[in-house]
Amino acid sequence: MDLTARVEDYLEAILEIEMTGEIATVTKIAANLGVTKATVTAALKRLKIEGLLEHERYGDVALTGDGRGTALTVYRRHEFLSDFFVRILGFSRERAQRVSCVMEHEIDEQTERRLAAFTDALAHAERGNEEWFRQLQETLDFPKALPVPLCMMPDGSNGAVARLTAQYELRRRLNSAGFVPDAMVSGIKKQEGAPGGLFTFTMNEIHMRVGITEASAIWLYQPEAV
Amino acid sequence: MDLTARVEDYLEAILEIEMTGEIATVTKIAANLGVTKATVTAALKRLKIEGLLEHERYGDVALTGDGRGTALTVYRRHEFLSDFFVRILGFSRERAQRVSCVMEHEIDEQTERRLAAFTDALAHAERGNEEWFRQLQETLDFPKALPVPLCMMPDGSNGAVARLTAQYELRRRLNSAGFVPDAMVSGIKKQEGAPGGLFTFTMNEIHMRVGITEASAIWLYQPEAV
DNA sequence: TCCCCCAGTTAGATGCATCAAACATGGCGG
DNA sequence: CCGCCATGTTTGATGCATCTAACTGGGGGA
Repeated sequence: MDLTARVEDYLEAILEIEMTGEIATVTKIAANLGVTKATVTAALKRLKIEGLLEHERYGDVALTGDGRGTALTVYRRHEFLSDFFVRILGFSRERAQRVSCVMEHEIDEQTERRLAAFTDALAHAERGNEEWFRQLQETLDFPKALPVPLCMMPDGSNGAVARLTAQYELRRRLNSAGFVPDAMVSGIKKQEGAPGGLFTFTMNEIHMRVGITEASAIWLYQPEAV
Repeated sequence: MDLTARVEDYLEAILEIEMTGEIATVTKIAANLGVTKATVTAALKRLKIEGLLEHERYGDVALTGDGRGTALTVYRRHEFLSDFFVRILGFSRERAQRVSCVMEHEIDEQTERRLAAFTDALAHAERGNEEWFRQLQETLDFPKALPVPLCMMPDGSNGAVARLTAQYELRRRLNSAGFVPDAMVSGIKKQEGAPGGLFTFTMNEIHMRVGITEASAIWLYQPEAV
């Protein structure tokens, strides 16, 4: 089972056609995926070799058991991801579609289960916290600016801590050093002296110096341009 | 600005090398991306034509302003997505890496901002709800089974409602019809009669009949095999 | 009945991304 | 000052996915 992403897309498209009760044809598949009929014919040849569908020259297309199983898995992941992106993260339908289309081929069963557990937990939390969820949705309508890693801030600049892309020890260390959301960092300067450089700045009136590891995990919002 | 995903990967890899304070070379890029040096040379040619980097035969590689800007955007999305998947959704590092690598090329600025707003909101909610978050993490360690859409359940089978992949009117309609998590559905049967078929079953001792639209939005857990 | 048109196929080509293998450069050690 | 070898490049090939253009098959309307 080592199919290309594209092959999985064809399976999924065929399953979706079959689910409407119709019989899959080259033309429908082509329309579904936005490619020419010639391309579909070529793809069907590959799929047939893999034993995922039945197809004779000028004949109909039908998934085999194997093909149907694989198609369902891909379809399930697609639907689920798309639902997650739209309902939980507030993506546009179109974007959710695009993202799901590529992600559906990259997640495994374990990952899908985790995602399911997460949404279920959120749905559960929603009951009794409607107010918080309403606020969350509002937040999603006025999204934040985009941060830059400390190591890429211009010399002498200031910023507010946006987030830390770090885990475990490093995260704890940075947190207890005062790198929490909205903390102000000022007078950032890069010096030579270590591989990747040393970054000096002031936070909470304390002069600090960190290496590239820390400086690339600390993301700052640049001050508003006035 | 209509780069292939792969081209963006090369930019990102070069930026990561530059961030360590080193100068990007063909060998380092190749190692970073797991391809041969020949492949890198070919890619650099394309990138140079696009004006994203400077590179003379046998010379060093250096991003241009444009290239650096694009690279930072891709890098930021990658780091952020990866962090989101690991910290919020509990993915393995490896998986998060894989997923971020494909997703980073598909999200736009608006989407990235929403994601940022969501994590910030969650982080905010975490203070004062440590217990709930601890439970969430626990849930993620024992993930659920995987559901199947009602329209694909075997004839005569039973199941428990897992989730609805629907929004707005349809979602509300299904909810008020009793399709909420854990509701039991039994004696599912497919009949001809409409495009896509009609699906009959019993829920809460009431006999129901739905079309393909509803039946593909209702996902059921199949009963445990004993 | 027959032939027209639509559905499907084939042929031939392109572009991207990749590889292995052969070749070119040039800086450093001796 | 010269040659070695790591670094980088070229060449020629493969595989996937795609296209256009030309071709083929076959069922339904005139």
